[in-house]
Amino acid sequence: MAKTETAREPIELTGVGRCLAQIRQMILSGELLPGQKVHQGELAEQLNLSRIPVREALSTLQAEGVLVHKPNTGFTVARFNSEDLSEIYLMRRLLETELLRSIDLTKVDADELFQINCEMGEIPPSESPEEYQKSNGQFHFRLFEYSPLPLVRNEVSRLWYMSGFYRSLYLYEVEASKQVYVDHERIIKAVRENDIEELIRASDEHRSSTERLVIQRLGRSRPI
Amino acid sequence: MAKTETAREPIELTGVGRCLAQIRQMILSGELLPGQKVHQGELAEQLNLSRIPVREALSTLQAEGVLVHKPNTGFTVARFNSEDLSEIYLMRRLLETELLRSIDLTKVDADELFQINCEMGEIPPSESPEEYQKSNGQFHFRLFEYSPLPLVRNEVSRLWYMSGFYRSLYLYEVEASKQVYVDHERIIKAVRENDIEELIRASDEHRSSTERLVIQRLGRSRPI
DNA sequence: GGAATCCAATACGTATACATTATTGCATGA
DNA sequence: TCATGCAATAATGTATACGTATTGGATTCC
Repeated sequence: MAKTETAREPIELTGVGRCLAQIRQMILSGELLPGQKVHQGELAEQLNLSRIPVREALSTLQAEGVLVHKPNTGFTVARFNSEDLSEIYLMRRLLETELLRSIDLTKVDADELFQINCEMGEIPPSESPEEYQKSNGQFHFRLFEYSPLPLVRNEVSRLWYMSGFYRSLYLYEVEASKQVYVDHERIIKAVRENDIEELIRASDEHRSSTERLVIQRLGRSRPI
Repeated sequence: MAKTETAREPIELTGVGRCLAQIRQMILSGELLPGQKVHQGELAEQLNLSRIPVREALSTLQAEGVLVHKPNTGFTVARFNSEDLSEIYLMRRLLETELLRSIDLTKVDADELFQINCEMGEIPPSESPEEYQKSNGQFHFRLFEYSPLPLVRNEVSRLWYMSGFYRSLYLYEVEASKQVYVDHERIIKAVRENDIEELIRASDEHRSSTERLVIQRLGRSRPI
């Protein structure tokens, strides 16, 4: 196990951790498509690991709902139809609303959110989709971090990752990213004005419109 | 790998699967207490397996929130304080309400629910708590099975298991099990009368009272 | 006596190796 | 031509083995 350079952040220098991050990334980026089989041996080779840590990462991802496992046959990337996605968005609406309600808006650094949104606005979504996605996630979860409900936040995070690939589908719509930017501005404004109800409304509408886009796009694409 | 007797149900004859079920059971029964360390070697020996499938099962349970993992140190049973438990019950309320709302009550076999509740009533909770718990779970999930929202149901199921040990804490209160029986009867009645709103009210109050009991009991017990 | 240090024992993380189960391709027959 | 059966192949599931990090305790020093 090559250990390079100086002392680095002690977070996750275990093989399983790297593997987890890598596979998540591969799904996000479309390198592994829904329904596709995940070959343990290939992955192990790519990551310079044996199949043991790879399998542990795959087990984890299966428990998270990102992969599906069939004994003696292996793992495949989870495939969601529009009903599945609606369920995910339903759960997100319910849980995120609770998160938002639990936040003390006077404590929120709205300028930081503004900053993140600006940076996101600079990224061309169709050119560097994974950068864009990451920035978009940062925006929402930076806000959620102010909530004193860590378990709810974790679950929202899980739902977010679960549908990550599908969310990335609409990034190629030119209008979409502009709308996202505007939606975020409305959210920031609500935060600034301490208006919880408006914040929830804005978040709901933002989420609904992305849901619409995803499901629209899903219908137009080949059976994923 | 000893393969006994005739063809059995093809469900999960893999070692990891057995291991998963076993560890879940050990937590439910209190054989593994919250905060306690989970020794991979011991478990492997008990289950006649190597540490490989055991570790996969542990990874899965960590992803489910039942265990906590610290690199190079191992797995411990997750410990929840009353705030954590409140979060779990909050999520259950939100998600279970959606499940109930999505059910076509005219399709529900209320007699079967009645049957399950009767059987549960026969089980002495303080003598065979795991039997009682299983039956109790059956009652609720048999109802949830009528919902067309499988992902939501899965998540509710996860939350159910996550707090399984803590839920078992109140089973030793003599009055509690009687109250559970009565609550279930009210739920069945609402199903029979196709009264969704009353069903939701009854479920909410049932859940709230178990939450109260759990948290009460948590306060009285040694720091678990 | 208490704190810091060093060492051995223990347990963890992962590589290698093997047994078992799917799967693929091809040959055979209807 | 298409279906069927079988053999070779590949991939999965798990046992064994090994290097390494952590931990508990004895020893030393203050």
